[in-house]
Amino acid sequence: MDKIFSALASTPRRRILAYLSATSLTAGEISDRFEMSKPSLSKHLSILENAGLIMREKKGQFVHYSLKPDKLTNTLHGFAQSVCPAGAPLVKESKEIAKQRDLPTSR
Amino acid sequence: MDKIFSALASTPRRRILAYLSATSLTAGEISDRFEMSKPSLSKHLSILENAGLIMREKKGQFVHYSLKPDKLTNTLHGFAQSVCPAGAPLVKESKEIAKQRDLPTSR
DNA sequence: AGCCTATTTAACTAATAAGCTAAATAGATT
DNA sequence: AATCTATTTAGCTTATTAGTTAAATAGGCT
Repeated sequence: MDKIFSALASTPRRRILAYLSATSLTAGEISDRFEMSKPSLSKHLSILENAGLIMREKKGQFVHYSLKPDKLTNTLHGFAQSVCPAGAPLVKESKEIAKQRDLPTSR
Repeated sequence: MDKIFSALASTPRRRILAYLSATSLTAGEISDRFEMSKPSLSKHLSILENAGLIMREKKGQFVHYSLKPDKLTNTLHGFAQSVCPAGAPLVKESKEIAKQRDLPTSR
């Protein structure tokens, strides 16, 4: 979860995802669309891959990158649901009442 | 956008949002639920507030924090839509074809 | 083999982020 | 006024991140 949101917390990486949402591209084609050096782009790509948001497929000397679309939508939608469950009323709660609930703590 | 995803790229901050999804809480009540020092928690809260995900309301000596629920769901859903538009087919695309499209570059 | 293109890894620098303790601010209480 | 509680700000340390250039790896071409 941390890996996914960290991966998304970067404008160039979100732009990469946007490019890949239209089509799959090679590392070089992606790099062509940015000012950054190729090694920097490569690092961004590996962060996205490590987060499970994209996949790589080597074909000859080229590496083709493409989106793993379900991963992204499932994660975001699932998280939004878990934090803002539809119809959950927002109620004030005192410290005492909170103690009766079994929200996890880090202790 | 960067601010929102950066704010979400942190387990303690996502946990804070989860607590606040059930109810609004004071800074101290939130702090009680973590091992961290109060200053650290305070910083997390200000990052979340700065991202527009939560709001603070001072009442006497206490500061009450609560979720801005629309902000989170709208952002995540909107982003998921933009990157994975429903029904968009994933097609291979060569460099030449890509140039005809007007995807923005950083140049 | 030798070279050219595509991509990644290594090594480094500079900026950012997370945590801490100690001190400052602000409101409530005696 | 003095003090207590709640919360944030300041200043510091350490770890992580984004970018760089230079070198390594791997595949294709002559």
